[in-house]
Amino acid sequence: MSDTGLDMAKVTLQSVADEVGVSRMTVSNAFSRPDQLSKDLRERILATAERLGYSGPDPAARALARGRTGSVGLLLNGPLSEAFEDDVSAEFVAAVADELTRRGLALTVLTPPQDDGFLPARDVAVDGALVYTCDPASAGVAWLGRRKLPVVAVDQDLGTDVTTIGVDDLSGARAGAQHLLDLGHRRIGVLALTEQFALDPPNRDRLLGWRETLAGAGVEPVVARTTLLPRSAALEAATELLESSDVTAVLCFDDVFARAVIAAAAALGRSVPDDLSVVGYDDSRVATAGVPALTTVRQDVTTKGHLAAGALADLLGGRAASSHTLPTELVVRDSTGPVPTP
Amino acid sequence: MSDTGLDMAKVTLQSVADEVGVSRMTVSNAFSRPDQLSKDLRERILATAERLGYSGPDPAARALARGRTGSVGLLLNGPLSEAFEDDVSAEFVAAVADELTRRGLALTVLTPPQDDGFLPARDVAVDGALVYTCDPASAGVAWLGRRKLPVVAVDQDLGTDVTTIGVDDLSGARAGAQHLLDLGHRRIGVLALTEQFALDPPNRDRLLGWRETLAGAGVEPVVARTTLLPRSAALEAATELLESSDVTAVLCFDDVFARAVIAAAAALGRSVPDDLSVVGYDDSRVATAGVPALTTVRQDVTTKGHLAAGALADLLGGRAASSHTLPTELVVRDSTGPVPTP
DNA sequence: CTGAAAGCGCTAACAG
DNA sequence: CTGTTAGCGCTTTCAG
Repeated sequence: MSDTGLDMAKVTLQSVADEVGVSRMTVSNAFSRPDQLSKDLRERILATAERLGYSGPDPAARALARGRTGSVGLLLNGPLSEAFEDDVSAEFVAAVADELTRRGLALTVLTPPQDDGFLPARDVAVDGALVYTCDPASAGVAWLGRRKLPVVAVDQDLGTDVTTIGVDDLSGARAGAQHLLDLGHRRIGVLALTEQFALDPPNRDRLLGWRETLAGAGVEPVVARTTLLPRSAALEAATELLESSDVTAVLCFDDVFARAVIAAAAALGRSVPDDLSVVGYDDSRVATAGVPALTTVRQDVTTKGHLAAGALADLLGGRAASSHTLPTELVVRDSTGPVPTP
Repeated sequence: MSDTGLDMAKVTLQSVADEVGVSRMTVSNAFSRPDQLSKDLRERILATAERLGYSGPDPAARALARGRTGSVGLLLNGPLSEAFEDDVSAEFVAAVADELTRRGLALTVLTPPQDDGFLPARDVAVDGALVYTCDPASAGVAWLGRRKLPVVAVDQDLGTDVTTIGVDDLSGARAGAQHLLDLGHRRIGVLALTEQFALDPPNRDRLLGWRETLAGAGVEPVVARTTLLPRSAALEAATELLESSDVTAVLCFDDVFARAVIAAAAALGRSVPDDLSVVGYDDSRVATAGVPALTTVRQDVTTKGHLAAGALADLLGGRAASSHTLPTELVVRDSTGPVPTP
């Protein structure tokens, strides 16, 4: 509807240059380096471009010529549902995107390949990538390496030469476990992710932290494992844990699992924190959204996202980027209490 | 660590060709059109490429030569936090990304510009875009049009010539309102989005549907308005609504608002559904995650995402794409009941 | 099945 | 301030 006519021949920098009667380079400068030409000429060029329906330098061509695409990848492994439908991941992604935009970069989601020939981590043009919730041995990570793209790892161990943004889950987990010990609990269960995540830093470190601290008091936890999806899995695992053991407290991989434990307890006629204490992790929205409010270990996901995006942007800008380990903090609320006296 | 040596001169199709002793084109074919050369030669080429550390055709160069980047944009307006931290949006994005991957496309988030020169909708290389939760008059939408990119609108009115995937919110809202009327309610409140979203199809149609149906029974609703963020806003608005009126039921823009109304009611000593009936919208996770389970209007967000991504992929593939209006369904649970008898 | 020619649309670098 | 010279790395014809 808004075509100037039938000149559907693609409008390029050259067409505009010809029309104005200057060289292609001058038009390029008019768009990309305003200070390189007289204000007057620039306006004349811009006006002509507008009239011709030229929408600015073609991003793909510019990417090739400049060697930068202006967008960075976010490499994810599991199904996207896991990444986007989980509050914590979603908050992370939002923070990343926010910070990237601020730095003049867009975010491209590098999904795990689903069929034959298309492998995002290999085939999509990006300047660098954030590696999040990925199996470090995955094909995606390998491709990024082959492409020699700048990479920032988040909650991942990709090697000491890779800038890494992580969380001090070891301390966080220890604090949670110590809290239960302090309350007198000695029969303690933990609800972690399945063995498949044995090497995933968050799962690994939380488990390790719990175990270390409990071991210090001579306590061997009852370990139950489950998955993020389907959501019903956690409830089942929690029910099974409560039915098959006599734990008085449970340490959970995240707040969602903690809610599942509370729900399972309720279904079994046990109330939290009177009959059972439950500790979550993350201090996500669900921690305070329900009753009782969760005792949990807080991590600052938004800062994690900002730092990760910022580090990658620094790398792309040729600046140095340093790794960070963010602190955690135990937040005591209403889901934990003294060990029940029988 | 894995460099073959000091040959840091960039490895290109040409280097590989030279090394193998064939033309550049043959190497290109080895990667992009396996059936165009002998299996034997192909393997020799691939092996040499591997040895040289060649990671396949450069995506940016390929994008320019082919005229396709292999990634599509998702244009969002508000802060990303709104898009990613809301269950419904997150589910939509996950569904979109899943379907796109299946079709051999990646997803690039086109965020609203935050500063000076960088305008994702104008500057990022994509083959097409999905327009979601955007002001139709926004600069982003205009740029996509200028670039003549194929576009699919989701829950938006971008004109009849734009493929649109939407939801029959009018019917959904009517069903919710009728449900309350059937239960005998006559003093009814509605909690919608602020005037800023007056033209946003979901907000507009839900409001319209409620009004129409209530008007049919001579009921004029008490209208309260609030925003998605900060989350506390809805609670305040709900409290205000309940305190300043004597409604016996509230129709809400979404399930999150419904939960806020229930929380506000509880704080005022009113229980749901005995003293107050509440109808949500979306049938999202929070609808069934809390107590009482919400009576709500269900929409299939995942299908919406699949359809939108599929339609855009079709457009990019030169196929026709048709618009769809997805149905809604009233789901009656425990947050609504007969009008209380004083 | 393989190769040569001709760009895709733009931008660095430097010359005028 | 403006224009020239060279590509960025790949793919599309179309010949051989």
